[in-house]
Amino acid sequence: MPETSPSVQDYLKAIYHLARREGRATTTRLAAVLGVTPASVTGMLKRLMAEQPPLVVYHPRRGATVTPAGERVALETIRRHRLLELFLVRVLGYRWDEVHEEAERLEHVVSEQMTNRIAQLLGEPAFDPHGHPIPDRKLALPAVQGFPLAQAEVGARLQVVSVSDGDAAVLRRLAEVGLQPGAVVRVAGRTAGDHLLSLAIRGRAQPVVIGPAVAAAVFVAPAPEMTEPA
Amino acid sequence: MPETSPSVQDYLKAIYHLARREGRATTTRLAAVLGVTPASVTGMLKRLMAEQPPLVVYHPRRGATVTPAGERVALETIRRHRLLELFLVRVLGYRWDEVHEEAERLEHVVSEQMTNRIAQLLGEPAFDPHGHPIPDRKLALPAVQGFPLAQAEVGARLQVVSVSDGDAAVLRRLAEVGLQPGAVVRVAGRTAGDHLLSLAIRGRAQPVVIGPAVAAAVFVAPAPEMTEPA
DNA sequence: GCTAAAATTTAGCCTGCTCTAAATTGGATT
DNA sequence: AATCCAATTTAGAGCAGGCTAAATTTTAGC
Ligand SMILES: [Mn+2]
Ligand SMILES: [Mn+2]
Ligand SMILES: [Mn+2]
Ligand SMILES: [Mn+2]
Repeated sequence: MPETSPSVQDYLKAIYHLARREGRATTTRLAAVLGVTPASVTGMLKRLMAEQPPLVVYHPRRGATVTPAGERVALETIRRHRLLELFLVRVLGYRWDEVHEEAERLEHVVSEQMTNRIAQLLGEPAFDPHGHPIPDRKLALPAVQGFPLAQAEVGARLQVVSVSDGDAAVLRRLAEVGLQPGAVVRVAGRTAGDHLLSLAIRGRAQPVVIGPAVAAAVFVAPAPEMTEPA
Repeated sequence: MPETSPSVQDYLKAIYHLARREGRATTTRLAAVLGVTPASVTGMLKRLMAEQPPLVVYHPRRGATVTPAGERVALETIRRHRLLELFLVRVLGYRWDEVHEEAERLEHVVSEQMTNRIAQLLGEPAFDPHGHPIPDRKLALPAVQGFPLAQAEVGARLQVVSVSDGDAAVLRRLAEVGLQPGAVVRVAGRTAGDHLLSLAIRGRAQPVVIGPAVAAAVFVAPAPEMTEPA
């Protein structure tokens, strides 16, 4: 197992996520996600490919994917990140829009011992505050279902599976309207020109209107059958 | 306030501690404490002196001390370190010999927000698990009294103030014999050649013999008057 | 006071990771 | 098929922080 720096861990996480969502991680997409220049990405991809064992498969000009060794590093880092986020919310009283940044730094320095103690304290949780699955000690990750709310049909009854955690302002807006993982919503309507969605959210008296940026940050699945009343 | 890297923070902590204990921080002592070569120390001292504002006062060949700006960085880092150590013990169930290493990494990445939330959760504590004072939010640090147990007179009744946290094996030995901060001991005797100390520790039936490495790691002050029985 | 040892600095180098500016290339458009 | 463009790579550089080897200065012993 090669030692990995914070930079390498962040690159591998980004390659893993992009490859999963878009098939492969291209230079430009990686540069955008990581906040570096494309030239820097090219250099790093060469180094990750040259690592022993290689951490990525890189075909110049056609992007990269992680190798099994690279995936392992990515999943270990994702596990630390998501456990830390939940820990910050549950133990230190953070709001869910504050945890991502902090976890982004801590994920590179907490030991395996600390990671497992946090997991134990939290009861070996399966999901982080945003609804993302937490790899278990063996790095097994539950399959993620769900599609963007932005693509939902009008009239559909849906349950929120997870929300993107990158934009704090979006998260605050989601908390405001009650769009947390588990929330049940019906798509009441959609406007043509500006892609606004009108939603009926269970437990809320008034319908809510959200814009496309917010709608793209919410991932949903068909709502399960009516849950029994309390 | 200049941005400071983990390296710079560790250098400033070391300079602060050495200057406090030994008057000034010399190149060789710093190199030993930080685990780098003397040449590396010289280079860093030059950079710290050139910082705007300067973080150290450095007279080539006669060592360095921190400036007010450097002391501030050192104390902020020490505050984070000691709060983290106590947090790891209290919240995550670490033993006191396990926390130093973990804190040494975490101290460079926890935000001010996280630091203050930890302090609040712990009740704004004044001492870490080893008895070292924790700078408060204004970075005020209680004066430390106490001298090494190794220098105690035979017959003296003493109270443990703090213990060095650098050597995990020494800490485990101290826990074994009950030499924690607050413990009250009487120096029962001392051997001439090998500097062993025989101690009567209040609450322990049998006297204990400790070697010089352990005796040097324990800091004591004259015991207060007899405490009333429970 | 002279000299040997110890401490310290200098010189030169290296790795990791980033950048800007200048090629290059693959694919789309006409 | 020629051309253009967007994506990508290459070339060259810089900074932080470390190292080794060689010089230099201080200190200490005599
Ligand atoms: Mn996150
Ligand atoms: Mn990160
Ligand atoms: Mn410590
Ligand atoms: Mn440190």
